[in-house]
Parts: sequence; C-alpha cells; structure tokens
Amino acid sequence: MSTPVRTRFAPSPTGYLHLGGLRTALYTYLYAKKHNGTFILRIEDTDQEREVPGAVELIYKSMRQAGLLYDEGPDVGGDYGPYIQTQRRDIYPKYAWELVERGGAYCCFCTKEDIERKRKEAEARGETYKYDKHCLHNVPLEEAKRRIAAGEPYVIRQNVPTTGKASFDDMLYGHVEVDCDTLDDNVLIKADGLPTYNFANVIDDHLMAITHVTRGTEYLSSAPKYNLLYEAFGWTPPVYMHLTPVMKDATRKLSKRYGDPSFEDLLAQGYLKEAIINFIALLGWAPKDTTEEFFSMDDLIRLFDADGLSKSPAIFNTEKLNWFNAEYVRRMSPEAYEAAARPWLAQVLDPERFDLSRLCELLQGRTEVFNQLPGMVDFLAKMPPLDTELFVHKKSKCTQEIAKEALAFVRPLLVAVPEWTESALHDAVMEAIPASGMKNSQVLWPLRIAITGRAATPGGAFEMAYLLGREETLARLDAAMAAL
RNA sequence: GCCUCCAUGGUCAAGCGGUUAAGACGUUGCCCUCUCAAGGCAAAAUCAUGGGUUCGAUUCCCAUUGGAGGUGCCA
Repeated sequence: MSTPVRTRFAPSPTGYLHLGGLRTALYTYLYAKKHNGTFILRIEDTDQEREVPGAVELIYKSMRQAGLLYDEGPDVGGDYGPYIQTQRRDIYPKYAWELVERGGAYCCFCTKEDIERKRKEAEARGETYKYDKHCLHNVPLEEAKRRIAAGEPYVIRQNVPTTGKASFDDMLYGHVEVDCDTLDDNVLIKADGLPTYNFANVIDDHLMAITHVTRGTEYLSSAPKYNLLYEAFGWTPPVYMHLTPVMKDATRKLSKRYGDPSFEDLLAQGYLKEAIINFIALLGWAPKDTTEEFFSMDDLIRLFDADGLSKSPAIFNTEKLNWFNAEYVRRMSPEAYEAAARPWLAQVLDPERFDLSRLCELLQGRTEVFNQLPGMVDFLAKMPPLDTELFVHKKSKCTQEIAKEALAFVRPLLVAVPEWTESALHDAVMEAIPASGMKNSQVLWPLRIAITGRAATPGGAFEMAYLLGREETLARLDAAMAAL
C-alpha cells in the first residue's frame, strides 16, 4: 500500500484567480482525485506588501465556482492547519534555526543597501551578482546570536555548496541538474521574521505531507535548490510536476494588465464554467485517446494523466473557447437556458412583452457567449433606422422594386391572418406566394428586413413577426412601405 | 550576460526509428435554407535550420536560431 496522494494548490492572494492559476489548480485537483487523494488549498501570503485585501475570499469563491472543491483549506479546516502561512509564522524560524545548527543555513546582517551596492558593483564589472557569503565567513554563530539578542535586524540565508551539483526529478521534464556555483544563497527568513517562498514551500509541503507538487515552471530552475533543503533536513522530497504558463500570444503571458480575462471575468461575460474548465483542461494537456469530447469534471478525473501534459507554453485561443461555450449552451435544458439568458435579454427589452420561451428557443442554438445576446435582439424592442439598401439581396434575387411589390402583396395577407401564430402566418403567406409569381425568398426576405431592419436575425420572417406581435409588425411594415 | 527548460499547420495537439504525419478550433468552397446560426460534404495548411547516428529520421545526439522561465528580504 503506497502512501496516500496529497496535492495542494498554493496561490498568493495578490488578486483574482487568473486562468493560468485556474489550470494549475485544475490539474492539481484532477491528479489528487484520480488517485483517490486529498486536495489542499494553502494561502501563501508571506509577502505582506503585495497582498490585496479581499483576494483570499475571491480565491475561495473562484475555486468553488470552478468546482475545485478542496478537502483541506483555510475555510474548511483539516488536520494539517493552519493553511494560511502568516498564521504559521512561528513554525518557520524553528526549522530555519535547525538548519543553521546543521550548517545548511546562516544568519546574515547585511542590509538591503549593502546587497544592492554589491549587486551594482558586480553588474558594473559585467558579472552576475551572487551573495559572497560574507556573514557566513565573518560572523561566528555565537556573535550572531548576541547581535540578534541585542535586537539587530537579520535574515537567515541558505548555505548552498560552492561545488558539486544540485538536482531533482520532474514527472514531465525528467532529471534537472544544475551546478551549485550558479546558485545564490537565498534568504529563507526575512528581516520581518516571515519566510520567503523558497523556504515556506519546503517546510509546509513537508509538514502537510504533500506527496505531489504541481506548480508553474517559474519554479523549475529553483527546484534543485529546494531539494538541497530537503536533503539538509533529511526529508524525502515530493514528486514534482511543473506546468507551463498560459500565453496570450507567442511571447506574452496572459495578464490582467493587457485586459486579458480572469476566470471571474469570463463568467461575467457569459461563459459557462463547464466550458471554461473543458477548454482550460485541453490547453496544454491531451487525453490518451485524443478524441475531444465534452468532458465533465468526472470525465476529466477519469481521463487525467500526467503523460498527456505538454512541455511548451500554450496560447489561449478565444475562438475555441467560444466554440466550446456554444456547444455547452446547446446542451443546456430550455429552462436553464432561459434562466441564464433572461438577464442579458432584459438589458435591452422587456421580457414580459415577448414570448420569452419562444425567443429563447430561437436563440439557444445561436448563442455563442451570452454577452452577445443584447446585440442580437435589441431590434425587437425598438426598430432600428431602416436602411433600404438592405432590401437588395442577390441570393434572394431581391431588389428594392421587388421589395416594394412584395410588401404590398404580403400586407393584406398578414392583416387577414385570423390568429397571430407562426404557423398561421406561415400558411397564409406560403399558400399565396405561388400565384404571385414571386419566389419565396423574394417575399420573405423583404418582409423580414422591413420588420427588423437587420440583415441577420435569430429566425426568419414568420418567427420575427410572431415575436413582434400583430400591431408592431404592421406598424413597422407600413413605415417600411412608406420609405420605399 | 549566465543558468534551466522548450520547439509538429494560424491555434490546441496525436506521434515516442519505417505513418498517405491523426483529431479539434479557425479559415475557404459547396449543399441545405426566407437571413443568421446549426448541420452535411469537401479543401488548403505543419515536422524551425544545419550537422551527425542509422539501411532509414518528425522521432536519437550536437550546434544554431527562436521562445519561455530563473537570476529578489516576489511568489
């Protein structure tokens, strides 16, 4: 019996959940669930300056909306808490000092200014800056302890060997190895007493018994250094899986700065969470059997396999997301569709004034993203200015002259319709057309244009006439005839 | 600059020494059709470059080029 799988998603509360983060969270979740493991949410808020108020709550909310339910986390509890790093602040120094005693770390009294000066000097010489271990060599531990007791500010740095190699193994990238002399002595405990990511991630992953770490490739090149820490403690490192970033284009990451959407934004624009998840899952990952179907979360859990992950960054493609969304929209029940569409429709028309369920029926198969709805139906509420050029349509063999004739022909038929239903309208007009010498399209195209003012509408002339109602249809028809 | 990693159509990707190099989105054309959408049928489009290894490279190795990440008392 192998040890139970425990994975974690560990965002820092610096804002909304961006799509790269959502994907990382998704894969982390899928991996855990695939192996009947535990999925944990941990908040990494050790950088007090970058913390954004309310961001933690936003993360909880987004995770739930996405369906990424964590088994342990700040707001759900668990046996390995607390799950917020600032609430664990007393834990880290203890381990850091253990490392100091073992020689894997040391106290450093150099100020930020000292470091900055040395960095500039190194750069001026055209060299790569690296901390020179000044305090390791010049400040004996006993002196360090005295100075600390006296209240002098200090940090604790990792003591990276100057020779040899450091390495780790990644599920995707395999064995990654670097020369130790290219590594810097990173700060583990900051002057404010809080740990840096470099230290906290190791301590917490160990203490929380994390078996598999899924995170972005921004940590790929520092992972060997983290393994040095595991070795110094005598701990077994977790299995790593590093994920590529989600790109806006070939060279830029998706970023809020360029107005790229977050998960919340997409939801607000009228994307369905299932569509977003399905799309995101396939961005940088392909199932064994690569036929792309419509995957539910349960499907994804069943199919997920780290082998299918890509090693190169994937570009976020809105076209495909839109297609996925349209497919999911079509799969909604009529009731669910109407509930989702109603607020968008209400932006431009009074839902009580129209046969909403019929309108929704027409709209459902034509809805790509819900935010497109207002622009698709606004003409129902108010007739747009009629451009008589619209009557000219080559495929329908229609000209303005024919349109004029057609409208004159069709008006009495509409007036005579006993009951204003689609089928009655349809039958009345279609039965009369053959004798008129005009083609169906020569009558129906102008009629639809006359009452909608739009070249493209979510339905034909009869559907539009029905929705508008007798009075409005005839009024619009008269106005169009007068304009021709 | 240095370190690590990556490289199949416009995009997401399958492929893991011998294939007519899958599939999806998008694009184009045709069909259907009172418009649009949907649907059906076609089509165009890919192994970054140069060296090796091999009977044979998209596949293995090296270099170049391009790209990503790192190089913070940020994560």
